[in-house]
Amino acid sequence: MVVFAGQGDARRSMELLWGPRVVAPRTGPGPKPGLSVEAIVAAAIEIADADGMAALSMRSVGERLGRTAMALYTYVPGKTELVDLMYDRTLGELPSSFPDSSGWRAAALALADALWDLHLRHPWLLQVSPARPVLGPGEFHVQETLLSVLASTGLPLSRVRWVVAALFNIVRGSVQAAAESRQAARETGQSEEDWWYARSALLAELAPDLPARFPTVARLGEEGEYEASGSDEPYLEREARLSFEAGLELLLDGVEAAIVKASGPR
Amino acid sequence: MVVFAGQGDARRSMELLWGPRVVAPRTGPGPKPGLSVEAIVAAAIEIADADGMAALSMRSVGERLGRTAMALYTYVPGKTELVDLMYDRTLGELPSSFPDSSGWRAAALALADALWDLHLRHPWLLQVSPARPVLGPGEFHVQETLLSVLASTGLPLSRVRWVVAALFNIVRGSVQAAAESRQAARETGQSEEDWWYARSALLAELAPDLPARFPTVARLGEEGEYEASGSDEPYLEREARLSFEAGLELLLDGVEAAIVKASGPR
DNA sequence: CTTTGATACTTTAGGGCGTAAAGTGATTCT
DNA sequence: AGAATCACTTTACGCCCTAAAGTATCAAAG
Repeated sequence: MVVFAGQGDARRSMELLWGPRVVAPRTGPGPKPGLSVEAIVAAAIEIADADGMAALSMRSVGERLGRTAMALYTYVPGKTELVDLMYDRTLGELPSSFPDSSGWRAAALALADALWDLHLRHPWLLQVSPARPVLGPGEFHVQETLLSVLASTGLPLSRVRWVVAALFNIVRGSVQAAAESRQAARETGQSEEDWWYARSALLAELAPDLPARFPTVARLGEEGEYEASGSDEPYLEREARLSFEAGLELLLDGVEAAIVKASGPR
Repeated sequence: MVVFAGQGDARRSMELLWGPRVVAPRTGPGPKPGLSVEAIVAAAIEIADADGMAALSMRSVGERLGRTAMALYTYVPGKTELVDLMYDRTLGELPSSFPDSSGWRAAALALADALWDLHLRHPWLLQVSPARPVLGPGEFHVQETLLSVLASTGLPLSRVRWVVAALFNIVRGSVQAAAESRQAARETGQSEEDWWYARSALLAELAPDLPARFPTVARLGEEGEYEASGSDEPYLEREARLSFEAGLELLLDGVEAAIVKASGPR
């Protein structure tokens, strides 16, 4: 049986996304509400931040607020909508001011950095894959910030939009590796180094022909980047950060080339 | 209670990933196995391809093979490992030959295109977020292919690695939009255009101050890119493809700049 | 001052899920 | 013939989301 998302549902969730966040206390009969949509969303975000998306259930959110799971349904149509709200509210946290007084490149780097931070603070953002855009104020806020910062490159907006998409993808992709490594360490209790060590041993044992089958990968491994990090930071996390910085530089070099090409032949 | 992933579990899943795919028929007492790991993985992939990751359960896989859910546990330790196998086997489908006779750029584009196709054929790949790399032959195969194709830029491998990561992220990010839009259309039965139309109306009603709050986004919307596509292809999907191509060009321009910079001051 | 009706919240229940534990029956070796 | 082995099923438990019905609290109406 196919379930059609009724238009009423769509309206309800858009109202939740765009409606006033502080609702005037009800007048009329019946008990006063003890919760609010915002309180529920905040509790849900706390749970996801602390224990990951897997720990987020209607029960766990209700419990944190001293209610049953079903109490939440007074405020929110269902879990899907709750997650949409979490997602959009969190995106709204992105700072909006990235002055380009030091040039567009510095501003873009600062913005990318803020995006990175946001995702590391709320790693579950990456596990939320809204099948279609949520179209909430937070999502618009992020798009607006990205577009306006990169508009200062002077490129036409129709091209800036692709720069924005690429930058966003590079940030999300690289921060995902960092976030997931961190989460895995917390969930399994096994440090990343221990895991890596155990796996390498297994790999060498079960796939001894690895260097022959994957020569380039092997060559990369041999170049001994692994032990190079003397810091406490886990390997995969450092790796992810480096990938973020390097990927960004490449992309911005590409943007620079586009600017030159556009203004060059005057 | 914290569950430590025992080393035995790790060994078992690595054996499944790297072991022989056609097992010799057992000798000794007891009934002959009617299934195989590969048959189970193939069935699971078919389900995920057709109905998405949400439809994948031990029960559904068992049913497709004419067994109960529990029968699968004879072959596979659990659902996690099954998904890891699905993921790695599917990555192994990526073609490995991308001749650079027309230059590294053409090869890189062809490779990116193959990656795009692979992900569109198996959109659930993007929902599988292995908390840590699976380290199976398929994953190595993809890395090897990416690295060797981009090694033909002449850049040192330590830099090629970052190009690979960025390219991978751009492909995955943009194909995700396309895949999810497609899946949403199939699941809800609502075409993307209908959805978009309904949402725009709601948005205009519930957030009339949108152009003032998000001027750059609004400006982009006004430029009327929306109606431009006269084709049958849904808007979001076309958009995703354009984002893929444009992002790739930007990145490769950046790579070109890096090559020039490296070889320029001779 | 009581009745009515709206409404926040709880209880119960039903159908999913992954998987542990125990049971069944076919097969092969002793 | 008996024992051992092993593919597979049955049953059961605890989690999930949420529909439906019940309960308690309040404001306004009579």
